[in-house]
Amino acid sequence: MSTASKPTISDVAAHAGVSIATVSRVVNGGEEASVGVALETRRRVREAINDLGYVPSQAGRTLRRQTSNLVALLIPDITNAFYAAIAHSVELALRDLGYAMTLCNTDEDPELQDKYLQEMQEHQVHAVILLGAVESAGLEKAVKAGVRMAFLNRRAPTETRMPFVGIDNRAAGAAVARHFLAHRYDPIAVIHGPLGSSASRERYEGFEQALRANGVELAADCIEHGDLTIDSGYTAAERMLRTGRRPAAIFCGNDLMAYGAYRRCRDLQIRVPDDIALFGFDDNPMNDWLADWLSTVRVPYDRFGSATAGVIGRMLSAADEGPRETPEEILLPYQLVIRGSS
Amino acid sequence: MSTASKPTISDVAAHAGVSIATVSRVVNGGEEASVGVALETRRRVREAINDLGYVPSQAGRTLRRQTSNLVALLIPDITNAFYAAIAHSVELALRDLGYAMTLCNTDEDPELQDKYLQEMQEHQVHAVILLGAVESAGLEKAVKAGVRMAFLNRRAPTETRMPFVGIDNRAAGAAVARHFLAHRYDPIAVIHGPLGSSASRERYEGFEQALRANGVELAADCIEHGDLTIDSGYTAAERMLRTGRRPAAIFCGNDLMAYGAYRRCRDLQIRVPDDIALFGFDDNPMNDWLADWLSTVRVPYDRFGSATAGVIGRMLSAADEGPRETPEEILLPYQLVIRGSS
DNA sequence: ATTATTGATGAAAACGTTTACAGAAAAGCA
DNA sequence: TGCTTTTCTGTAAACGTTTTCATCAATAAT
Repeated sequence: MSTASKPTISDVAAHAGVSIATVSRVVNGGEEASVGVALETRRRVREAINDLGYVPSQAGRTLRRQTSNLVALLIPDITNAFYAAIAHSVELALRDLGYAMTLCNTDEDPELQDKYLQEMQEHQVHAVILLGAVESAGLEKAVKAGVRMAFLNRRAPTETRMPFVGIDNRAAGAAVARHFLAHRYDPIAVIHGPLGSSASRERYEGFEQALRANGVELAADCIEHGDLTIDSGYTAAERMLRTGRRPAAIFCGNDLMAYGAYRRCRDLQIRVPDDIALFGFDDNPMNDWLADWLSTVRVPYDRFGSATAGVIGRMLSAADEGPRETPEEILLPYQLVIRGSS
Repeated sequence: MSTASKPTISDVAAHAGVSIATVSRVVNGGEEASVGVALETRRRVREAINDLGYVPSQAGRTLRRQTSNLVALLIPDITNAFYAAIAHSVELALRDLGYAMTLCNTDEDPELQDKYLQEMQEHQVHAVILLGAVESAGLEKAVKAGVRMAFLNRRAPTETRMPFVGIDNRAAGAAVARHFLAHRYDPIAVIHGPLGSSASRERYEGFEQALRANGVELAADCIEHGDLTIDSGYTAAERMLRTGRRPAAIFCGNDLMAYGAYRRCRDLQIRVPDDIALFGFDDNPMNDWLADWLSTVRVPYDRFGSATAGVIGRMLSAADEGPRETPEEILLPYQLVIRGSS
């Protein structure tokens, strides 16, 4: 049984008594669109396709078309629900555009990012979307090779003229600072992310500058940093709380680090948010259910998809109209979410 | 600048003064393996590849080889950290085997699952891994078409002779029941997942039967069900807690539904775990940080990767040795994690 | 010195599509 | 009727690989 190997377009053509060109036209013509193939012929071809269980080969198609229907999404940490939510949103939007998404986890590792970048080039992906890109040699190479790219959440770490979708992190950081000042928290502390990442840096700078503008200076022992993981939030909080002075509020570079800090506080019998206020960033979708003590900056993860689809779509036409003077930038609205301030 | 279109293997061949066959051999031969190309030639080819920035085309390769280096992972809900963790583990293992993973979110939707199944067939993926498969027509079709598949966490909903990797859900459910009995919780309640999914069904049946074996019967108003989302856990708990009788312990079909139930309890000023014990399933990686009140069954998500790599690898050789009488089954160890019972 | 044996290389044939071009039939028009 | 226009279909040429087979040189064996 089933000695027959995969049927190809020629098998279908033979079975339907037409040429392969006609089959191709039927397959590629929209559902009922009149692509210029007679109704009766189309019916016959459709029948043959069904009879044989024909599945067109993307390899053949890609080879001929010189571009695939794949779009790559590089993501730093798939287990971070915030990133996962963005990935989900992007997948939906791409699907509407007729693309299939392949998702690659870079673990914030430049080497791995480069490996994936190369691999996706090999697959002639239609575009590479970098959610939280990290600086790497391969980035420049890909730009030179003409790979379409888009940067989400974090700006391109190097000069690329590629579009960006995200929020105004600097302004958001400043907004958090103003919130802290309004509540007269003192002392104020911060656990920031890696300053090499534009998002983390801008958040921190916006926060710090807004404080300074209001005459508040961050004490040296009130500045810690982590690498955006829960663990690093825990250890950063550990270092910070080891000293005598206990901060009244900590601004964490993302929600995950705030989770870690939270855990450390509980271990020390410090109540959140009564004894200490924690502020995160991203608004992980979990928060409403599990972290009603965490105030945070809500980044509208479900709006990344359509925004990204937009820039990807525009990159096609952009090629004709010559290079833009400045890369496209879509800034999504953010929002302060204040929780637990009963 | 950069008028040159992508260099192909022939460009490299010309540049290095060899034939394309030789280039292919160099590209495919391992790093230092002696594939039968002279050292000096190899050096020249490598140089040419570098000079030109040559990137081999997977389309060409796939077309010729009749199989790609892609493995598809179908996942029901990427924002569920437990599934995400498994996906991560699988990606790592596949990478070691030299495959690239493409991740597709099925949203538990049979239609979408079928769409992806078809699409992945078009890409001639090396295998399709179904994490939490749902019953659908396309599944049978894919089996007939000779697609290699593996089922993770949930058993194949229909007869496919394809391998399974997961835990003994029935035994785990029974273990939870015994735990409840030991604590003399009364009354005992359950919020189970969709009984169409083998995992949910087996968990529930194991639980229920173990209770019955010990002379405990679940009351009708102590049985609710959800669809494994947080929301459904919330509403299920709402229905259950509306009645006068408050259960002493609820066994939830997965951690997410337990989160929802938790939220409902808090809304009603019911303390967890003091007033009511919640038991989940999966042990979402978040739990240690954010849910120290949740006891659960730990499924070793980080062991799915290598186990899956194993079955995938074995499917290659399996073809030769004729069909197995019974599909391979790998049962991973599970573990009861008891939290908050200070 | 001749013959086997080994090792490196090249020529050429697939693999399954899409699409430009051309030809044929049908339809419109005078 | 003859002419032009439209609509449909087929032929054939890429697209970039891998791999079999043959060739040829160099080395080993007699």
